Amino acid sequence: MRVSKETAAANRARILAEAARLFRERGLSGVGVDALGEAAGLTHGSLYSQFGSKERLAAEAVAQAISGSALARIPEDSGPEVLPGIIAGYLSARHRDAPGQGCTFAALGGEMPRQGPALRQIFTEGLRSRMTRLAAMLPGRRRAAREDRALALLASMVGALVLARAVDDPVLSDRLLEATAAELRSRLDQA
Amino acid sequence: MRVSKETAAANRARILAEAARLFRERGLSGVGVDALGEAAGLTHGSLYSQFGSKERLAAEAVAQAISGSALARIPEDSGPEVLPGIIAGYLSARHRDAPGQGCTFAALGGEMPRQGPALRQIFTEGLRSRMTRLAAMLPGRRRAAREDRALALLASMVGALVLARAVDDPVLSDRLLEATAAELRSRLDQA
DNA sequence: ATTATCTATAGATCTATAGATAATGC
DNA sequence: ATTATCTATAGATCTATAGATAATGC
Repeated sequence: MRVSKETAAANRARILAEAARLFRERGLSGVGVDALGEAAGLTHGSLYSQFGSKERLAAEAVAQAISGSALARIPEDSGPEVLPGIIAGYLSARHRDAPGQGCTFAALGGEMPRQGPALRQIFTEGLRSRMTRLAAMLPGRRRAAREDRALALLASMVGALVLARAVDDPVLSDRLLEATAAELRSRLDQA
Repeated sequence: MRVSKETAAANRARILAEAARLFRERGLSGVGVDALGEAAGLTHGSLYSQFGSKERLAAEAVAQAISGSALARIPEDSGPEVLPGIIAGYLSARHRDAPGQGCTFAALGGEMPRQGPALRQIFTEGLRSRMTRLAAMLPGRRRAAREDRALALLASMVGALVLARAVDDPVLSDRLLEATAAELRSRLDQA
């Protein structure tokens, strides 16, 4: 049965929102079209009329996950004073325990080498855009050097989050977050 | 048809070696028992008589992958002089391009939150053992502080490798490795 | 007339098991 | 007699598509 344009658009938005969450929680290969449809209150058939394939749906959902997460919502003209807060928020137990709302690079980075070109490009451009944003907040005259430090910062944060989620021992998990945060804070103080 | 004890043991070893490589290359959920059997030159049925389940096979294969990789093969009594070489090797294009022989933490960390207790424990203890080994090479009087720096070092290396493999742009990928290596070298120099 | 959604199903693939086979090892 | 391996198959699950349905929107 057909629905109104408005309802169809709302369904599409709901599918994407649920997919952005589910993919981050269970991985791209860990969520089937059935689960995606059900989460949006539809049958899987309707996903195909909206998106054509699981891969195209995933590309849009990942784009939305990247642009909607906390790192992307930092105001463009922020200065270095926001960096300690960014690091603390990223390396928090709250972020570790809510992958469905959190960083896409940490949640899906491990699966990216085996994804199609569209998805990998979205991931890559998302990461580049975060690098640029963070580089603008770092001190230093040369842009390339600031970008390099932004990449190293991103790598530290993503690695700590991935490992903190991976390990079974909550004490070690907390320690991974705290030790990395301490290390990053001391880097900031030196600069 | 039955085979000799020696052949059966060799088959088992070959299954584990192939599994340790395939899981790192394609992920735990990306390799079926069929592919695992075929890689070892057997049918998938024989995996079940050797290991009982895919999960038990995976647990042994991951244990082998962790204990057989380069980070584990560093002599126990190494001093701080080997650290620059460890960092350079880990963050090399060669390591990035050979996930099947490389770091298990980077290759499988993202899937660990969704694995069973046996597998997660093997992963966790492997990481803890690398932490201890690296901490022994770092300067400083307090052991806890050395371990914390070892965890931050591992997080940086794992995150850089995951992202370098994930992105589509070889220039950005190289830059992730090099910028992180430079950052880690400068940390070592200060200490 | 168009189209978003549903139903039913195809075809592939995945983990696992039962039973047969055939050679080992006691 | 034991057992490592193979064959065949069960039962789930996965992506995708064809065709029907029913309401929208021209």
